[in-house]
Amino acid sequence: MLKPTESELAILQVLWAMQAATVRQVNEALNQKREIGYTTTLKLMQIMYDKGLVSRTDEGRFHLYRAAVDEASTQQQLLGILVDTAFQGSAMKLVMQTLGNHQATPEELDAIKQLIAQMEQNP
Amino acid sequence: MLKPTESELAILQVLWAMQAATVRQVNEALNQKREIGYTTTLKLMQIMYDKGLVSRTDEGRFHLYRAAVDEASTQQQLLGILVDTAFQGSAMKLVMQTLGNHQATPEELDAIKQLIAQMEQNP
DNA sequence: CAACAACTACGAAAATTTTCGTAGAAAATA
DNA sequence: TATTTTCTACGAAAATTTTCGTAGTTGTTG
Repeated sequence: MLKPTESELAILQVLWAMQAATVRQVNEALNQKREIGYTTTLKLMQIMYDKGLVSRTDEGRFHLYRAAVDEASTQQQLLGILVDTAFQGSAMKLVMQTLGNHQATPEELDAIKQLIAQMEQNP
Repeated sequence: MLKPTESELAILQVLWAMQAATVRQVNEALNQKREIGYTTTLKLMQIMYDKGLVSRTDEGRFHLYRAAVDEASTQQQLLGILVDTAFQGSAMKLVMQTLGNHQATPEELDAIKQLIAQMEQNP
């Protein structure tokens, strides 16, 4: 599976959040963060379509796009790359760093504890 | 602080592991993974020097390079970006994903539990 | 001391990614 | 129906990153 570029990832995020969206909707979402021309977004989404990162249906006048790669596996892919390129292969170093540097609610900590308990059960 | 490119990150990793190194040493380390010309590495390290990502001392005939940005803060920076661009801002989602997808030794799990216990004490 | 090897500096080509202008078709509106 | 708006397609410019060749310097070696 091909690694999405930064802009492609930004578009995927919009699609993951919205299920399906037109180029205009995606462009508007991207413009919340930073100004970007309509045809720029269009072109990117066409490229992503060619690469198979998104699918689309022809709704008469316009195209309706959906993410063709799923969120969890893309996250996993990017995590793997980051672990390799910045954490010398140690996923646990990454986990420790993240826990140390971000605020977590008690609920989140509980969820993690539960996950760890599960992992200790299944070897 | 400027985000290092992928190649720059690869060089930083070598420097973090070796403390100090010449261009040749870095190039040899990079060549373990993938063939890359000597002057390519040299040029990259010169660019990194201009950007302030590495420092160097003149050892007469050659230069001795060191990382000028530290490993932990670079990791934190990259994690922050990944959390933003792929985990919709939720660091804990990232932690859960990672825990779920990577094998962890009992010792590592203990370390994490300890860290969580600490976090629960200090609010 | 002449040939060779090991460096640095640097320009510029190549590759990749991002950006947008223009053209043309189809629908909405005046 | 003429005009304007809204869309897609697409080429190509611009920006960024990666790659390497060439030149020049200074040691090393036969």
